[in-house]
Amino acid sequence: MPRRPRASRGGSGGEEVKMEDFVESMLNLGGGGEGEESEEGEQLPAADATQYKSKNLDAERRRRGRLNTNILKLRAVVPNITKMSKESTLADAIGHIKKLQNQVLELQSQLADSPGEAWEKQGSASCSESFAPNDNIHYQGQVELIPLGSCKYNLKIFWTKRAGLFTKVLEALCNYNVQVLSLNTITYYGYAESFFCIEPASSACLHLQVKGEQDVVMVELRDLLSSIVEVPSI
Amino acid sequence: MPRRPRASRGGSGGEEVKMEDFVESMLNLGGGGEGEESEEGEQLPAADATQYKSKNLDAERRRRGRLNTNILKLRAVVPNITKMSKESTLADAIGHIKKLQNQVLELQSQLADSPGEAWEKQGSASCSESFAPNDNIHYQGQVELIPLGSCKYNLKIFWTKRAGLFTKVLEALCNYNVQVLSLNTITYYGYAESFFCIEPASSACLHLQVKGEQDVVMVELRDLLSSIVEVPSI
DNA sequence: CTACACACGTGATTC
DNA sequence: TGAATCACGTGTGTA
Repeated sequence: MPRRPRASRGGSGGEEVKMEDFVESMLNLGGGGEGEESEEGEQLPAADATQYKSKNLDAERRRRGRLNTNILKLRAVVPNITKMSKESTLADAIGHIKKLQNQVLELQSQLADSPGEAWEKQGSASCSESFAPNDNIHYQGQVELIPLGSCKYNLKIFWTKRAGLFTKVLEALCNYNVQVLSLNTITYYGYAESFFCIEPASSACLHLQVKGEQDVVMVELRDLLSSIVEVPSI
Repeated sequence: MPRRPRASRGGSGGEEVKMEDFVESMLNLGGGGEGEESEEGEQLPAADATQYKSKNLDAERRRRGRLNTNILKLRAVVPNITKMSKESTLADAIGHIKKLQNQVLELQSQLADSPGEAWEKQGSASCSESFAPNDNIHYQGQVELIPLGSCKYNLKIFWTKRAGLFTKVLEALCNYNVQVLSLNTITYYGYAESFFCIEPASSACLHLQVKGEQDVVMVELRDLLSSIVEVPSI
């Protein structure tokens, strides 16, 4: 059975007979059959001999279909398509992604330029200030989250160094779609203290109509970080 | 990891017999020939049939190489790669493009929403422009990667601070499955210097039989980081 | 007619 | 094992 093409390409068509043609041509040169339309089938019962399906024939067909669908969808989201070809589609997508990233960076720098100096002062200030431990310090995993005005937070984490722990913190931040604006870390024997200046990503802000919702998300993030860095009780 | 050697003339060997196997299998199932080693060749004289190179063999090879290169480059510019596969690479690229476009729209609306602040942005933008003295910018993005014995590396990055840049570095490290053992960062006006001590994850080591492969991966990571932190021309 | 781009089926490899 | 991915060589259509 000629598997119907996934999404019949506009214009090409006739993909479903290619397979038979291919097999037929191979059979022609193999069995010595020269009648190219005479598939009466001394060896073509059209039931099992012609359709020896390799184990992953339809799987491969589906895989190709998915790939082509994805290329098609990729071509749909990229505005400037120079040539109607897979290779140039990918190239255009790469260029478009780079352009978009530069645009985002430029817009972010334009938008967060004056707060940039703010967090810079904040960061250095909190750094020097936290160097002086005040009175009662519990030297277990500690997380502090301090709002910094508009949409930024100061995140301070004190932990005992363990393998993979910092990675888990980074993954948690990545999962919550927060941008790390700055990070100062001091590591010394067995302990580490990190000062993040973080900002929830704009994509996350899209989902939150109410600004107050942002806070509960950050509280949730803080609790998650606390559970990550807290000393396991064995 | 699965970097196939491009011109596998001597390594694999057995590329040139695939054709015969393929034809043979077709003949077997087609002509009913069951002797799989009977290439007596009523039309396969085995002298030119084995070396019958299709006219567009190397052209197709080059095309596939370009396509794979483009997919690789696409995978390089997309931060969140879920699976190391072509299909998911394309899917992630699509998602990333959509996210970037939404982000651009959001940032543009934010920028256009507050005209009063836009004035400030404009002023501070020019301020930051003069803030960065571009007379002797030799202090652009620099990445050093120093092996530390067994399986650790010292990674030193010097950069000019830009919004979201540190996040991209973290994402790159995350994508390469390296553990961050320690991180010390110094930030000062407009510049930052970070000292990572990183270690490739064990899961990545499993895929690499040869230890020498690890180095090329790290060199690749270093180049990626260089391209991330380097000052964009223009 | 040459060159290029595609789809196809298959073997190999990986998990 | 079996499912999934990939590279490969080839036939075919189009510019």
